[in-house]
Amino acid sequence: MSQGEPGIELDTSLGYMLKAASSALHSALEAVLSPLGMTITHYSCLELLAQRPGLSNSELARGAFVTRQSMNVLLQALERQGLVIRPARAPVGRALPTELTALGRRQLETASAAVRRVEQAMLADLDAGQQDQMRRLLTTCTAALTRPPASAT
Amino acid sequence: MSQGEPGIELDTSLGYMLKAASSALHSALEAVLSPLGMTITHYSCLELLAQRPGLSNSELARGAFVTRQSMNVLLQALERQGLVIRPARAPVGRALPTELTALGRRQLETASAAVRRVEQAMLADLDAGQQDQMRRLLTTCTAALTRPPASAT
DNA sequence: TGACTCATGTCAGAAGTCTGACATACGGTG
DNA sequence: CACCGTATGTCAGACTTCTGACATGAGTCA
Repeated sequence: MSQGEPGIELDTSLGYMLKAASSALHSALEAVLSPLGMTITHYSCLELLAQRPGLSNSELARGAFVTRQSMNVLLQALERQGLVIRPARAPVGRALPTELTALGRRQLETASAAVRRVEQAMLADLDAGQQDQMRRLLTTCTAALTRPPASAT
Repeated sequence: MSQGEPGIELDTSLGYMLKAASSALHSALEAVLSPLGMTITHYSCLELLAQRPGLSNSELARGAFVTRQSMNVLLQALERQGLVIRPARAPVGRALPTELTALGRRQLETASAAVRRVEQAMLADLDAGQQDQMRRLLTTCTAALTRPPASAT
């Protein structure tokens, strides 16, 4: 492999390592949530609503990193199951503020505990300082990627 | 929100921030790859083959973080398009060693340059030391998540 | 040798998410 | 006021990936 310039060194590529970590987290979450009959997006939606009651479909979608169309499908299912409620008419604009029901809150409790355990397992080998460092690094990367591509002028 | 213990503080949850960063990377990659007519998994497969020629379907799947069934679907398409080749019969066992064709290598070149630019943009605000720190942190997290759940004995 | 275990390749069906499209509601500007 | 751009909710169809299942080949061990 002493070629001129391989596209990206997989073993040291931070993009690849970020994907690897995220994938591992995804699998671990799926492993604990699927026995509860929930998907990760399903859980994310409930958790978002618990912390920020009244979020709209579009806001939930952004918070769970899916399109608003996908979130809409999910919300309709959650509504049918009685886990969330939305007003029939928008109080202002078109946004429908969503709320957790008691049943939704109860289902979230179990899931949230499981997710917390996964996160703690992930961070088991990092002290508080390292965790803080990681927060800063991830924030910086996310910001850099979100930032407009810097036109070539 | 002065409840006892909300499931997870979204703004400081490393799990959530990891997902956010990964999602931002995913979007940025999609933005540069889709004009080239490639998906991220499509690119990942080609990149893996460039660096590790002869990988089997299952090995590619693990490297691209998808199931071997998904990778199989993709490989058949790539084979039809003449980007990769696989022997008709396995030289040993069942594993079919896959190779990049000249066409595949050429397509990869363009994509790889674009991906490299995205990764550099992501890391624009981090010096070498911080990037190294980030590698260590991500590796530690991935290892902790992959590690067996530590039975409760 | 025969039985068992494990990894692999592949097919089929199901589930989740995405893109495209349309209608509605708010805000700014002529 | 009328127009336009933006944001939202929603429906429909397509795509990607997943889970489930089966058969093949290699290695281990009695």
